[in-house]
Amino acid sequence: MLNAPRPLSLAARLHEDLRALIARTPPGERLPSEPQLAKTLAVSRATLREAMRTFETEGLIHRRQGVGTFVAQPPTVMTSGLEVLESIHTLAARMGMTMRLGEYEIDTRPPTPAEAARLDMGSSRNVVQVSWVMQADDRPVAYLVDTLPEDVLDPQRLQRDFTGSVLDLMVQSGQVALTTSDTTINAVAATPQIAKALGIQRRDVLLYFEALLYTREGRAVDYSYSYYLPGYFNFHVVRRVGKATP
Amino acid sequence: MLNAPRPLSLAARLHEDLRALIARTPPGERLPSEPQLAKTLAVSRATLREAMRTFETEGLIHRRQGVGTFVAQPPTVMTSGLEVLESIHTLAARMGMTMRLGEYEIDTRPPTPAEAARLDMGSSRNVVQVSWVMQADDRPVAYLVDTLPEDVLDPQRLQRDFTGSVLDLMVQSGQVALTTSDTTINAVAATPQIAKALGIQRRDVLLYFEALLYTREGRAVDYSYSYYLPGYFNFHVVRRVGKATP
DNA sequence: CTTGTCTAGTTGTCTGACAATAGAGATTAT
DNA sequence: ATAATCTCTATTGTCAGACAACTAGACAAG
Repeated sequence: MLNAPRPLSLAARLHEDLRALIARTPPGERLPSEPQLAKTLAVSRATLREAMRTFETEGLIHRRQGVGTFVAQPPTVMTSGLEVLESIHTLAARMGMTMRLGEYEIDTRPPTPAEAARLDMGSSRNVVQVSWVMQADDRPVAYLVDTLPEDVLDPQRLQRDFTGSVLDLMVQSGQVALTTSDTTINAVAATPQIAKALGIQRRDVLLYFEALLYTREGRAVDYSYSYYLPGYFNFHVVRRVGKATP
Repeated sequence: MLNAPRPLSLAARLHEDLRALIARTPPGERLPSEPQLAKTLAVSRATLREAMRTFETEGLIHRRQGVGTFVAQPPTVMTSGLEVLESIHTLAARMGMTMRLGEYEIDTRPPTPAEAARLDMGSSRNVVQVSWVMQADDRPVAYLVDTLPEDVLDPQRLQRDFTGSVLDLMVQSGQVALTTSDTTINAVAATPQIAKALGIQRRDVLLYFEALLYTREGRAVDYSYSYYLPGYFNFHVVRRVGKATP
């Protein structure tokens, strides 16, 4: 670590440690008991249990009163699921591909009324719109468009540092505290424009994501939509079984 | 509920109460302080905090030390996201549609080698395969296929009680403790067979889910794939922003 | 062989306390 | 007057120790 020290809150450290422990414990195996784990990790049992609850919510572990805590079977690979929003680079790396930035375009303009409403902004400020193609092995595999108010991310910085992920730039800049994204999933046929950009036939099948990115305070700061060539990505979600509805 | 009483654990009740409270609190508003809430809901603060942690993990609330706990902006609609696996009926009801079971077929046969491997079973037992069409307003909107070992769900019961959801039957039967499903998402073109079943054109665009259902012990007990007509469903995922990856 | 009982170990919950943090108002310096 | 600093208070974060509820397995009785 060369740069600044990371104070890294107690809870955050605990989370990392626990995640590592879970990762290296074979699925189905029992974890040490709570009092013991708390001692090992040097936290109180209450704090430990809160962290445990997180992982239980995520489906990584499973607790049974009177028996113990077990690592869930569908293993840690799952953490590469859709629940975590990460740049397409990271995603690709995980699948053993290297991603390259293809043609792209950065544009500053006034927002359309729909955009102004979606992004909680007046029409006085401009939006920056980035549209680009990602390539894997010299083949276009995704077409993405991000639209965001220019006060959220400096357009000049975008011009200078863009390498295929608006998300990474926003996180790095530290101007806004991003927390969640609400992503809608659909299937669409390629329009002539998209087909041309991706080098496929008109009406070919594409996976379509549409997302709003929210800050900690709940302000929507980025609207994006993207098209993915089927087969090149492996999007999956871990779903918890809800209550019966008879 | 005619049958057995549901004791409904303390934690479960607390979760319901809290979820309701969050749902009826306007986004951005502060919740009562923890000591006060604990008193109101008649639980200890430790227990309350564990429940809070769950909702924080789900992105429904946001806590800030020294300030308070706030309801996240992207509102309660989100709870209809993909993270929770529920029957297509419930999903449809939430969107103001009523779903009807269309043509269906129940078949018992030996598993293919691939199926036997996927479902952690020998080739001595049979699998039951159910394929069916769901209709909304007399229009086919989804085609689903579930395959599961016959010891997991009695084929005769399936014959008798099937109304469009294998999941509901499995949960009701109580034979297996289901916890999670790993669902892969893709976009595909309709094959002639599927196109006929759904009354659409060959090569039309469909959303495709493929899923394995796991029990508490990590055994895979149900393999399913399904096709959805775009536009009739609103699948979305709440994604947490991961760490920067520079 | 079946059934009931006991026991050790584990998670679930509670209580009461103190530490760390953030915001707002009061106070002081410029 | 204005800006910076201090103080106070409410809130979440963490802690320790205790008891309740539950489970699996061992063991004894029938």
